[in-house]
Parts: sequence; C-alpha cells; structure tokens
Amino acid sequence: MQTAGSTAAPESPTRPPGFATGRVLRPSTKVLPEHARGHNRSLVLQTLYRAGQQSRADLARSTGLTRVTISDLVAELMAEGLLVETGQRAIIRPGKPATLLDIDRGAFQILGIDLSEHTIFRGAVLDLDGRILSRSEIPLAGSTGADATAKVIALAETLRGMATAPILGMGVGSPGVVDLGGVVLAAPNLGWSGEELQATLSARLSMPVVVANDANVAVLAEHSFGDADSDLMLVKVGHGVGAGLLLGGTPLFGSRFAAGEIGHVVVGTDGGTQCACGKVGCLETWLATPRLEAAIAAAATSADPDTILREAGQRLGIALSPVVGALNLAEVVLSGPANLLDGPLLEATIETIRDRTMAEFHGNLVLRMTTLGEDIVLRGSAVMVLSGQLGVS
Amino acid sequence: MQTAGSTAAPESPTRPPGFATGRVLRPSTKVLPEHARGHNRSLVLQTLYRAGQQSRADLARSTGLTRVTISDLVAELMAEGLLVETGQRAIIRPGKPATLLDIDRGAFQILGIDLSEHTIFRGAVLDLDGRILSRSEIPLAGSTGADATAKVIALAETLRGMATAPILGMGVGSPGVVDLGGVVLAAPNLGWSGEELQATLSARLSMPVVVANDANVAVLAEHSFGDADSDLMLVKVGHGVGAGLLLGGTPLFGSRFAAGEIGHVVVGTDGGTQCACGKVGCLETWLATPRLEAAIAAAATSADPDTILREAGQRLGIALSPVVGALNLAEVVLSGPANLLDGPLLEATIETIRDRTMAEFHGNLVLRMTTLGEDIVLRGSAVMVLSGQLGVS
DNA sequence: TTAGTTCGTAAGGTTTACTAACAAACATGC
DNA sequence: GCATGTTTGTTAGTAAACCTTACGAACTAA
Repeated sequence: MQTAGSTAAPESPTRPPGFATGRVLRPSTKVLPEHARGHNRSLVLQTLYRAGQQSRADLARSTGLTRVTISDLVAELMAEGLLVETGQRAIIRPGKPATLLDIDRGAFQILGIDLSEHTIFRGAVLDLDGRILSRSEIPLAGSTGADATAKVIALAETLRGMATAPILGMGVGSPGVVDLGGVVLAAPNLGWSGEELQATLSARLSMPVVVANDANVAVLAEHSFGDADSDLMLVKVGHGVGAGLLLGGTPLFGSRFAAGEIGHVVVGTDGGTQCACGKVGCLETWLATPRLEAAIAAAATSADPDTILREAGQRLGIALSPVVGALNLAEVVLSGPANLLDGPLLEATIETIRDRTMAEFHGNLVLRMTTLGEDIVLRGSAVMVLSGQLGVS
Repeated sequence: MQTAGSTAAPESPTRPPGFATGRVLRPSTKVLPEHARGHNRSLVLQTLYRAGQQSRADLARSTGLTRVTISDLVAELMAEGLLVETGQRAIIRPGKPATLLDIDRGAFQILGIDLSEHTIFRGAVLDLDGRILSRSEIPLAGSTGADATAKVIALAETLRGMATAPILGMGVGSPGVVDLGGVVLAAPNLGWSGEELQATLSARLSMPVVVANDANVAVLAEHSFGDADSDLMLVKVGHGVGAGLLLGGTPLFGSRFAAGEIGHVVVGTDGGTQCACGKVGCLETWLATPRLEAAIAAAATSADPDTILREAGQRLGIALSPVVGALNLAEVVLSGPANLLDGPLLEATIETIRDRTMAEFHGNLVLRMTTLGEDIVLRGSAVMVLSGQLGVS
C-alpha cells in the first residue's frame, strides 16, 4: 500500500502490451508467432499491390521489417507463384541496382457474380487488379429457390470455363440478408431463406467462394477502386434500396447481418405511399426505380420530372441525415441508374442533409455517384476474394 | 497458363494467411512475435478478469495456450504485481490440487473524471473491478477555457491524494468532440477548442491518462458493466443530447471524431422549435432536459406531462429509426434523468422505432435505461484505463 | 583507382510457444 | 496400507519467426 500522491503504477506495468496500445479491444483468441507471419506476409502483398513494383529494400523501408525478413517472405511468396522479379530499377543512383518485385498479376484470375439485378444474373472473370477480362450472364426468367441456385451454379461453371489462368476464388454479391458464412438468410425476390450458397458453390466448384450482400460488396469496390475514404456509406438504388457501410475501413454487418437495410425505414412525419411491407412512407416508396419511373411517366404531361426527382432526393436526405450525423460520415456514394440519380435527386439529397445536420462536424461531406458504374458488384466480388485469399484490398 | 475448367489455384495459395481469415481487413503495420506475446498476456488477464479465480491449467484450457506458456505468462504477470496466487482450490477431486490465481484487484486503483455535467466536475477513485471507492467533486462556477482546465487538474490531484494504492491511470469523459489523442477539438460549454487535455494531464500528473467523449465513455461502461451486447448505442440525455456507438465491440469515432453527435439532427418534416444552432426542430429542442422540464412546467396546468414526454419519445424514435435500421442495432440504451426518460418517453421511443423500421431484422430490439445510473461516465473512465493499460475490459 | 553507397544474403542470437517427460500431490479401489 | 490413476505445474529440448551484425556484389562519383 503505497501512499497516495505518488506517481502512479511505479515499476511494473510500464507500457500497454502491444496489441492493446491506444485501441480499445478485447483479446478473444490466442495469437501465435505464425499468425504474425501471416500478417506480415499480407503486409508485403498489400504494399506491392497498392504501390506497384518495389525492391526488397523498398519493402523493408515501407513495412518496417528488416531486409532479411523481407527476403525470406519474398522467397516464400515467389515459391508460391504470387510474386515475380521484374528486372532491375532503371533509375541511376549509387549502389547496387535494386531488383524490382511485383505481384504476378497475370498468375491468377478471379470470378465475380452479381445477383442483385431483377431479371438477370451477371458474372465476370477479373484479373488481380479488378479489371474485367470477360463476361457472361444468364437470364433469371422468374426462377426462384433451387432453380435460382441452379442458375448461379451454371453461371459459375461457365465463368470457370472462361478463365485463362488458375482461379484464386469466386465472390458473389447477393440481394437480401447474408450472414458471415455466406448463408443467404433471406432474399424474398429469389425465394431464398437459409440458402447455403457459399457452401454449395464452394463444394460444387472446388474453389474458395465468398458470398455477401450486394451493397456490402459494392462498398468494398468503391473503397478499393473508387478511391473513397475509410468511412463510407454506399446507397444502392434499384428495384429496392439498400446500403453498405464501411466504418474505419471495416465493413459493418450488424447484429443480425442486416446492416444497411434501410429500404423499409419510414421517412418523414407527413405520411406517404403504402408500401408492400405494410407500412406507409418507407424509403423504397420514394426511391425505388420502378416507383420513380412510374411517377415520372404518370406526371409526364402535368408536372416537371425534376420536381419528382428532387422530392425523392429530399426523402433520401431526410433518411440519411440521422445516419450521417450519428456515424459522422464524410462520404456517401450512390449507385444505380445515373439518369435518375445523378442530377436533381443527388443535389436535393445533399442540400437536405446539409440543412438537417451539424455542418461543423462534416463540413466536407461528399455525396456523389459511384465511379464504378454497373460493374460495382462484380468488382467488389474481386475485392472479397483478394482480401480473403491474400489479405490484400 | 493452365487451361480453364481446372480446379482453381492449385498448389500454392492454399489457405488464407492467418489474420486475414474470413475477415476483410487491411494489414497496415508489421506484427512481431513480441506483439503476439502482448496479446496473449492480455488474453490471460482478460480471462481472469471476467471469469475470476482460475488455475494455470484452467487458463490453458480456456485460452488454448499450453500449460507451459501459461506458466511463463503468469510468472511474468506475478512479477509485475498484477496477479497473485490465492490458495488452493477447495473442490475435492483426484490429482494434484490446483493453485488458484487471480488479478490482484487491490494492487492498483484507477481515477475517473466526468466533465459532462453542466455545473460540476465529478471524480472518483475506482478499483480494478470498476467499483467506486471514494469521490470528489469541484463546482464549475462558470469557468471556461484555462480556468476549466485548472479545475480539472485540481480535481485530478485531489483524487490522486485519495488513492490508497498505486494508480494504474486516469480516464476522463469530456463533452464535445475529442480526437484519438485526447485533444478536445471543440467543447463550447467549456470554452475549449483544440485543448490538449490528455497531454496536459498526463504530463502534470505523471501517469497514463485517456480522454474521450463522455457518451463514448459511457457506452464502454454499459458494455463492460451493464452486460450489454457488442452492438450498442447509448443515448445520453442531459443539457444536450449525444450518443456513443459500439459496433462489433469496437467504439466508433467517425471521420472527424464526432460520431454520436446527434443533438443537432433535425427530426421530422413538420417544423419544431428554433434551436440555438440556427436550425429548426433539432433533436435537442425536443429532448434536452432543460427544455423538457420547462415544457412540463409551462403545461402543468393545461396539459398532461405524459403527453409532452410521449411526444419527446416519439421524436427520439423518429431520429433513431434510420440509425437502428442502417446499423441493424439490437440494443439502444438511454442514460440521463430517470424521472424524465424512464416511462412514457422510453415507451413512446420504442413504439416509434418499431413502427418505422423492419421488424424482421431486429425483432428483438431492446430499448432500456442504463443500469449504471449517474456513475456511468466515471465507470466508463475505468474501462478505458483497464483497456489501455492491461488490454482488459 | 579509390571511396562511398545501396542491395541482397549469410550467420548467429533472441524471443516465443510448442512437445515430451516428469515429479508432486491428491482420490480411489482393493 | 498400498498400488493405481489423475491432475497440476515445471523442466528440457525443439521449431518458428524476427532481429543484429557482417559481408560480397554492383554501382556512382571524385
């Protein structure tokens, strides 16, 4: 019992132990040295993936590991066919010239599938940089349940046949609620509930498969390829309305894997249209593309279509304001038909959010269309595979 | 170039490397074996902290580490004075009797300070279990800026003098926007902007200090001591309205460290009262305690106070619905004066949220008062110190 | 030609956690 | 009472991962 007034915890608990530094986290599983190895392995891949060609010495400098350790990791990765030496650095400077390394970007390919469209399943073969090399698609033709699953399998097998290099894995973006094991808990349009899509596909194709919600997949693409921030919300407008959230670089799944399901949140306090879900004034009744198109067509003679689009944008803004405020988001991205979203709707949304939140906290709030167009889910599928198989994104 | 149709990534990249398994994350820093050691060290502390007395063999079983490694870690922790042997297990069974270990819960104490009340700074000395051992407070008396800082220092020094064991560190919950380094970026009521409170206190008191936003601190307390879920929103109602978010067990800070600042989000689409911030119908105009009390007092003769409370609850529900929907929250906790919050207000809030969101996704949504009462920030301060210094929470 | 720089590798040491084996201390059954 | 079996915690030795130190190779610059 030392007397008070002394200067705190004297000799012993000097520094916070490694992982706990600064961060508030809860260690839950043991960590062995080999796990650290796996982490550093991914760190090397990640560095090369983003910065491109680098020498071993460059990698050592940018990762903080020693040249010796880097050499060892690089040798391991080269033996696996993931890295290649690409010749010597051209820049002339004193010292032994550096041997450049890069990920062997042609060594593997990735399959991506997008199940989020209403009438068609789309798929693609992508390279490790997320570029689309070839495409395939299969009409849904009203299939549900096992028939829909069969069409996914057929599409996947077609894509496998189109690949021209070993396949690293397959990513699938599905509508509905998907758990962390790739089980589609609920996707009404496809008639799935408890559909073990990831397990089925993985077994059938004998390759690593990742299945996730389409909007969650899309937000990964926007983060990796659309140079977005690490705090990001992507709102996907189509037949329904859904969102994907990336917070601090980590996707949010929610307590029941239904994070981002904002389509059936009621907007405003002044009524609205009856929704299929039973409530009145859900976000989807204002914003889903069929409704928007119908409203514009109906009003073609009387009202200005811009008025309808602006109203929809305001409703989206009303719904997003509490989310933007609570999460202190810096960036919100819209994905969907540009002819509807990109214009009065988007402008009205950002004006509404600015009017309804505290400007100081996110004066720089950016609301914009995705830069990835209609391939956002396909490219996000590649991100999932890269992340899961190589620890790269 | 192997022909398509083959079964994917053949020999080499068999398994996803350790840390990246399943999770989508981005390795950013190197990890050395000693970091793994730190993690396992915290794991042992964590296990003992939560489960109480255990033998080395018990720890080995529950952590997955071997008895040898556990013995080594325990020896290290005992040398630091964090663990003690507490005798032999009483239960009679075959084999050598187990020597029980526990965290030496009297070996260190923690200081906690709550700056969130309007007229007073409150502080306490707590034990490692977060129990309050003694208290002190200092009236704010309208102090702002450097005067307010001086009062925090004075209170901290008083608390240090009250401690009866070495001090592990100090936690401070401050109103306003606080960054990860404990700099109070903006706290209008206290006249602080860019106030380096954590650095100042740490230097002045020569002990580890953590400063964070009061609502973020409170949510940690609710998680650790109020047996809450790992997806949790805590709404703190007082002179203002703020929230703390815990998502997947991790606190959310936001892109500008202003996560949870929902007090100035406009609620509803039917006007409201003018707010000090310039907007009309901010959540605070409906819910802040001075406003609520005034409204009830003014209506004392004419209307039913319950009507006013129900209306406030509905407004809170309207504001929270999009957040609950977007984050798929399972649990929302209110903190503040129970005479106002716990009753018609709380009931109206949950009814409103249920009416405005999709029931299937969070049918079990729980909305309740905190179980920690007015000491929630003080106890949360202890959680921060435990987490930062020992990796325990 | 000499000096200095940079790159990549080799050799050896430290830390970490593992497996294997064992002594201590107990309950149980004959 | 004594052998048997169980559980605990430690000792000894091994493997993995990273480090430091040192060195040869290959280049520029003076």
